[in-house]
Amino acid sequence: MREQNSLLLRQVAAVIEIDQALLSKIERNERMPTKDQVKRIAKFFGKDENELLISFFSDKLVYEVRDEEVALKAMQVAEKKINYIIKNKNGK
Amino acid sequence: MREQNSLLLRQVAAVIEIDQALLSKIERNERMPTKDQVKRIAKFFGKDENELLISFFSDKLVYEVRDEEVALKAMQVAEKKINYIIKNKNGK
DNA sequence: TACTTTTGGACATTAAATGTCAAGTCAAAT
DNA sequence: ATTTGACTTGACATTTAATGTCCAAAAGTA
Repeated sequence: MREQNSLLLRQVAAVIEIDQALLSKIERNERMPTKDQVKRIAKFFGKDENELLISFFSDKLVYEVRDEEVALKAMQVAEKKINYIIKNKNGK
Repeated sequence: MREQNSLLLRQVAAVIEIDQALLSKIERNERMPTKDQVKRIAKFFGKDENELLISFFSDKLVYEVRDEEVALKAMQVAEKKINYIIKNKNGK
């Protein structure tokens, strides 16, 4: 997104208030951004916040079970659990 | 599982090599065990290791996105990513 | 009551992630 | 060839979060 807008690391980093070295690493997936940083990035580029957050959190989830044999099954079970939680969120 | 076998915290904790206060908390979901502890627990009770690991990791995944609006969508996207990773694991 | 088991909470320890800085690489420009 | 600007790399510092420990309080039981 930054390159598409012909912006410099320095420029984006300044506005988003991230060290430019860190931003560089985030761009190349060497570091994970924080949730707040993701929000600021979304805002800065006029992107939908939720869209980026989904991308962000899904990356974190994948990272959590990277190189685990049971990764996929765990993910499927987790999804069911989330569904269950959402279902019972209201009525106590 | 411990109570079904009429065992005391002390007894299980000793074999598994966990502080019994910690084990108590793990039982009541106040603390997360480590992966190794899960393995030892499975072994101790003669349970299938993968089964417990799946339960363990799915809990961790859920925990990661607890009280996030986008939790479910993130989980679904994560699952797709895992599928993609598994698919391309061999070739290249 | 006396004894045992379990739990609660404060604190210590460890581990992992984020943040920072300075030096390094590379390409373009002159 | 040297300088300049953009980006990257790596070591290190800082922060954050989770795990582990200890001991006292609570709850249960004879």
